[in-house]
Amino acid sequence: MATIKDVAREANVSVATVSRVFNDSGPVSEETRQRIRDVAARLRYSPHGGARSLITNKTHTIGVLLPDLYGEFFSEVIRGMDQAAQRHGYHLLVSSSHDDKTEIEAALLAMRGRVDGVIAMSPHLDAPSLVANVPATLPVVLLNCPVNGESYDALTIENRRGAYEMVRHLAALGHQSIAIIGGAAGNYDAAERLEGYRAALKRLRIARRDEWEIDGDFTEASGHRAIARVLALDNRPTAVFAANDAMAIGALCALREAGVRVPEDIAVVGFDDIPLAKYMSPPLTSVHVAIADLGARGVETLLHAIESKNGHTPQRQHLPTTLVIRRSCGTPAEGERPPPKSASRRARRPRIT
Amino acid sequence: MATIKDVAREANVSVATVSRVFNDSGPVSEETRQRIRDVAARLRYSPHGGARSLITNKTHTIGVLLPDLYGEFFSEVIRGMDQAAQRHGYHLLVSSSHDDKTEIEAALLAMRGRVDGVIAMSPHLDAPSLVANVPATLPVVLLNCPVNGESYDALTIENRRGAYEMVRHLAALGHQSIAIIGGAAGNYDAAERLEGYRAALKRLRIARRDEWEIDGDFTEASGHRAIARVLALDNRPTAVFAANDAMAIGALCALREAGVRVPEDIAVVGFDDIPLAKYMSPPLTSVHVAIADLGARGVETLLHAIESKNGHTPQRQHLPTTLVIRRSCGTPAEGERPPPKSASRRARRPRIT
DNA sequence: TTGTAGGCGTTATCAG
DNA sequence: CTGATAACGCCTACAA
Repeated sequence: MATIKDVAREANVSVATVSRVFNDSGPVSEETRQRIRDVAARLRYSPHGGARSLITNKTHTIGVLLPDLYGEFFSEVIRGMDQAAQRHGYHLLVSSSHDDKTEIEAALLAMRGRVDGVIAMSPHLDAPSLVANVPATLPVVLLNCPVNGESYDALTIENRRGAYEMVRHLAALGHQSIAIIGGAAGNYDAAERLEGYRAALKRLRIARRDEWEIDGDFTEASGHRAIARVLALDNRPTAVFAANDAMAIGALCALREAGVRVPEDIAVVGFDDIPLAKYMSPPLTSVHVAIADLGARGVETLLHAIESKNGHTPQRQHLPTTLVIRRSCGTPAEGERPPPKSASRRARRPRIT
Repeated sequence: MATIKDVAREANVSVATVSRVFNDSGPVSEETRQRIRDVAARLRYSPHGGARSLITNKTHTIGVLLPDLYGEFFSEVIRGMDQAAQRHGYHLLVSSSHDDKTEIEAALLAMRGRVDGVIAMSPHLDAPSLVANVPATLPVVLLNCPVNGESYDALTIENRRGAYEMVRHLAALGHQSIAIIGGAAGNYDAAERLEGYRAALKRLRIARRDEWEIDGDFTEASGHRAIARVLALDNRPTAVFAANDAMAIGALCALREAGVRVPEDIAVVGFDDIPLAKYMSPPLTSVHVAIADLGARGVETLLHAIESKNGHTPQRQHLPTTLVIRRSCGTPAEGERPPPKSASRRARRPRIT
């Protein structure tokens, strides 16, 4: 590959001048500028990003660490991040499918010198292990991570409140026996949603039963399996709350196979409100989460931290959730039909605490 | 951040020795090795990837250029890439949502010096524009791109054959009026699937009608809209072939709302066989594509090209598709039920032409 | 077994 | 306006 030196030699100037042309830094006579551009084009020269960032100390890249995510949640969060990054001239160095802690720490180390900041999403990632593995100067934003008063920027979804309100809605519809299909063990979101469920039951004085808390792992298949367990129960619940939409969809499928009608015989609701939810049969009632927005806002927050190196006080942002009532919960949803384009995607400003 | 010099000074050795320790290159006495490790740990030193790659001329990163992809297709292809990359100690520099040519060319340039190779997926990316923008020495793999005898590695899906066989299956079931909901205009996969559809009609001597070729854009919403058009037709088709599953799902929803039964009144089939397809109501017949495999194989191919810099002869690989018959096409699918885990995901070896 | 010195491709700081 | 030259952080002969 042609380097800046080749261009300089070929154009009879110094490398400094070539550099100035490519960075619009400092004055260059129009004549030489043109000559340099020509030579560069002829030699197919383009600046070497790595070398450049070595001296500028800016990579214009942000590292993204993700767990093994499922389906549309994954694509939405990445899409949000990428678009926000692109808007600001940044790139994404992605490393996903990290399910254990050492893996993610290794990835974190490998990013040293390649990124200007990191945005990490991991239920297993606690502040102490971050502190131990991340250069103190590297800005970090935590997504959906358990944070406890540590000094990192953190974004979380209002899982607990979302679950709480969903249960309240079901109760308002008359349901007194509500089962939950939980998310992956050890998953932060899953734990919070479960807590919200339990809190609501307690508050509303609805019976809680161990056999109504069924394990899942956020996949459709696990939702499908969970229904087998539900149907085998003596005291069958009248409503099933899946901790995400994928499991709710698996559940819908299993119930249909079993000849159980939704919502007449049993209500089913989900969490996340993925784009597909409204196309289900029946359309799925869910807790809406602005997933792409979560990613975008994560990036924005990180960039803010990067730009204001000096004294940036870490923030904790909670993205609000909203109930989206469709037919699967039994509420007659008048006028509810798949809109041509998601109108409900519009972001509300998050509460910042 | 601590540099190699800091460590060297603190440990009373030269930078060369520290380097040897961190690269297992050359002999170092056990004693000093330990001392260096200790100091490095204390100083939280980790090698600066950028600087390292400047001299080794290896970034251990591969650039990924993607168009604006939808839903599960996106997440699956990235997952496949990431896992393959990780297996080989590589990272992914992702840049997505590129819908026009200049955008993608800019992204390509920006990757200069940051990646060891590029894997690009774009209907708009033709070989000439690649040649003009990519340093000749940078290995490139094209995914689902129109290639015509150029000298790049290329991977494509057997879109035409997949569509052809789907139509043949529908015909075998007795359908003589088959509509298609096409993919995004200008999209390569979409065009190929349409061709396969037309070729099959011709071959099977089934009537083709302009009003049976309805525009879509690969989104659920467009599939939903398309059905409105279908239902308004005088001569309503008995089967609808959506060019991807998302549109098929939108179509299923619209038909249900209209009170049209699937498959009794009209058959619906899709393309891609996304994980959700089997959970639809009715379970969706589709053309299975090993999406994650496409990504993984793309990475493997690229790494192969990278490793064998000298004389690597570009290959053209076609990933085969398979018909997955479920209930939405009207075939009584005995024994078909959502398996706990996708058995059909196993990859078949692609034909290499 | 260890150290010295040159260089990877750029940008930044000075002089001219 | 332009040109030397010193960094940036690291690796790698070559020498000791």
